[in-house]
Amino acid sequence: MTIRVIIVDDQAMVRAGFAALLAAQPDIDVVGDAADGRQGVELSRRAHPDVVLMDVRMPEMDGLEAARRLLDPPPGVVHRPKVLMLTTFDVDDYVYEALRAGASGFLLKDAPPADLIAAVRVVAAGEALLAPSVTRRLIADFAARPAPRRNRSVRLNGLTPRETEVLELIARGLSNQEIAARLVLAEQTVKTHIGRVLAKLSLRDRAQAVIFAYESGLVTPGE
Amino acid sequence: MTIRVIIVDDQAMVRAGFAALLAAQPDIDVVGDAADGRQGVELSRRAHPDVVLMDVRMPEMDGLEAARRLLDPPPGVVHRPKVLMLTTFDVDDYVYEALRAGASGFLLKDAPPADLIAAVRVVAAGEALLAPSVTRRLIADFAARPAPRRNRSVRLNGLTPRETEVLELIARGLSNQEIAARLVLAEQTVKTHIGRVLAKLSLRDRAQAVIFAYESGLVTPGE
DNA sequence: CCGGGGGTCATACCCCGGTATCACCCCGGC
DNA sequence: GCCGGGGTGATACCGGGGTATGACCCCCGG
Repeated sequence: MTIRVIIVDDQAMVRAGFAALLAAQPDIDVVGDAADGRQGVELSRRAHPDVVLMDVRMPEMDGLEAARRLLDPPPGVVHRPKVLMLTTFDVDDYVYEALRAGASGFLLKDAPPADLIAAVRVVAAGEALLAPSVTRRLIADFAARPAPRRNRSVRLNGLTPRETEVLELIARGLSNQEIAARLVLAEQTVKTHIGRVLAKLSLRDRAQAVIFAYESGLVTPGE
Repeated sequence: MTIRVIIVDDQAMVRAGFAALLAAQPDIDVVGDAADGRQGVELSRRAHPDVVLMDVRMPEMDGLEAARRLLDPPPGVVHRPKVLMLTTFDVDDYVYEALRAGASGFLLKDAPPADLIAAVRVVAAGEALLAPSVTRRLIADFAARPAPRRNRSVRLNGLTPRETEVLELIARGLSNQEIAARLVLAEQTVKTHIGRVLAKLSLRDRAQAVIFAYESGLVTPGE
């Protein structure tokens, strides 16, 4: 089964070069190319490639926006290609945006041709691949990050399921009445639960409870 | 300038195989090998290699602990090699620990020999490299993460400096009295500020204010 | 010069939130 | 059977938090 690829780059030379390189592989078909993001997205919709090679900087619509549209398609569009981002030289902040958008890889154009070919195969297989410098940055960034909140703060274990539930609703900003309604309880019962939560966690009021919920990872910013 | 490498793995066959493979490269010298983590660390201290190939699972001291010791050496030890982790097959949670410890790469042993050699060179050059499946997971993990909240939520701009200051103290869990004391104000003034904050942000009470502070990135979990 | 926004504070009021105490039910384990 | 923990709830109290209104000061820009 051959890998269907399209190339999106504003430089004709680059398109021609990559196309020649990839088309020479028995397992790779270049099924089209486009000169900017908008055309790229459109082409992808028609040609339904397995992999889209996407330059970052382009006129009309840049590679990031195009990638986002391909990877988070509007309702009705079922096709969802893998996206391999390419950049000419500098490893800038685009990387993060691209990865967040769901790109499967990020390569520098000055990488050896063999790497590009290998990358296409890797990406088509559902795996991911990054340029070494990008990998380094990503790892550094990852390591710097606090540690993925395996926290579930020890103290949180002291709470009963119900109490945890109430705590979470507090952390969502609900009033006692609202919590009572949500859980089908008397307001007083909610108060009782809250009282116990505050006592167990040595908190003064619901505001501190909200803080605790965030700090412990019970709830997380941005959903 | 040749790359000095040591190999740490409990299987003699693996050590021999990798050593032969790498030693055949003109730019790579295998300057030693060890059968467990403890010996590996000791050897590294003596042989000061550029790159340490480290198996994850080993008796005595596993690769993760050994990597941590190499990458975060006790005072007095200046040498700090790059560490390239290897695992036999499964991509388990060790990956994250290894990366957090500061490893420069993570490869599967079933990777093509050429990849291993390339990886050693990449790592020696100060870059990083991961097995595609690891890369995929890392990206997925990265993308899942809230997004570095450079938000400073637009609405937050509507707040005056003083109001923002008060909001932050609320988000730290202080009471009105405490805030007044901290800012050398009358409690009533604090109330006034809070009232305006709540109004401007359409919040009901300080609990919701805390939520807003976290969601907007004004304050962040884990300091 | 004057208007207005930011910052400060007082008085007054109300109610939600938090505390205390007690009580009932259900269930699982000793 | 009894005990204890989890869950539920009522009554009662009070104090902090939030609201409303009005006032004064400072400073800056039109």
